[in-house]
Amino acid sequence: MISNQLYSGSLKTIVLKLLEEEGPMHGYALTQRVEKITGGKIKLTYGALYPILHKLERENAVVTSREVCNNRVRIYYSLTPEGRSAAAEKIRELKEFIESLQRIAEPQAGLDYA
Amino acid sequence: MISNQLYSGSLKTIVLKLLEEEGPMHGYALTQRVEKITGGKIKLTYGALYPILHKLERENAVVTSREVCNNRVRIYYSLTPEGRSAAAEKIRELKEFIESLQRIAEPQAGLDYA
DNA sequence: TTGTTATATATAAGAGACTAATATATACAG
DNA sequence: CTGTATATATTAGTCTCTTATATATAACAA
Repeated sequence: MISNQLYSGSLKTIVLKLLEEEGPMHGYALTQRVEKITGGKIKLTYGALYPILHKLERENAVVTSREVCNNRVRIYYSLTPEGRSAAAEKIRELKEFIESLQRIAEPQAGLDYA
Repeated sequence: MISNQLYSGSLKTIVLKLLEEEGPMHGYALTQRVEKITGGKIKLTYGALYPILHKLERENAVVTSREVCNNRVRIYYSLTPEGRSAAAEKIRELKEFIESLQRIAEPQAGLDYA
């Protein structure tokens, strides 16, 4: 629904926010969660997700744990303390970003920042 | 201030919105306007801007006109009717995007989209 | 008159992130 | 026994932007 170009840069932040908000999650659940929260407007594909998760792992922002559920292996990703800091910073940035976009999208009459 | 990765995909939309909102503008003015509106949080650099403007021109979304002001040449970019349609669509998309980001950034208690 | 800042446009190499396609495998319903 | 949902993962290629660079005028200060 929303052009992927517009949201692609925010996917890493979205992943961090979900892990911070909802605790340890596995990849498939992350994609489903984004789908539900945004009503399908933002799609977190596996090709985007796994490189993000693997990079977060290399950066020590998340750790993984394998769990078997219904005979299927699930890999849960959990934030580390460093990951929690990174998430907080990214979320702060995200909120600033939203504010900036709102200023551009819905300029107030008489407020021209001149 | 905001990581460029986060906003880079929205620069084209921002350019279209400014041209739609403020009429014909030249490149330098576009960069200054973004700087002022966002308080310096989003930077529209020339390396990003000119490829965007040239692409919009190839797509017949904008036309250019050269004008001399203070002995300096300025190249003004104006939306064509096609450009106006494209701008409207991109702005609609931008608003949806903002809404989606807000849902992620500030989830309402009790509202889990399950 | 020399240096600096602001104004003004533009390109190019390279980096980085993502998309689309593909591969694999289990569970369960009809 | 076929299709759908669940579940993880990689890769080639694309696209956009960043960083660096080039050019040139105007205004102002020292």
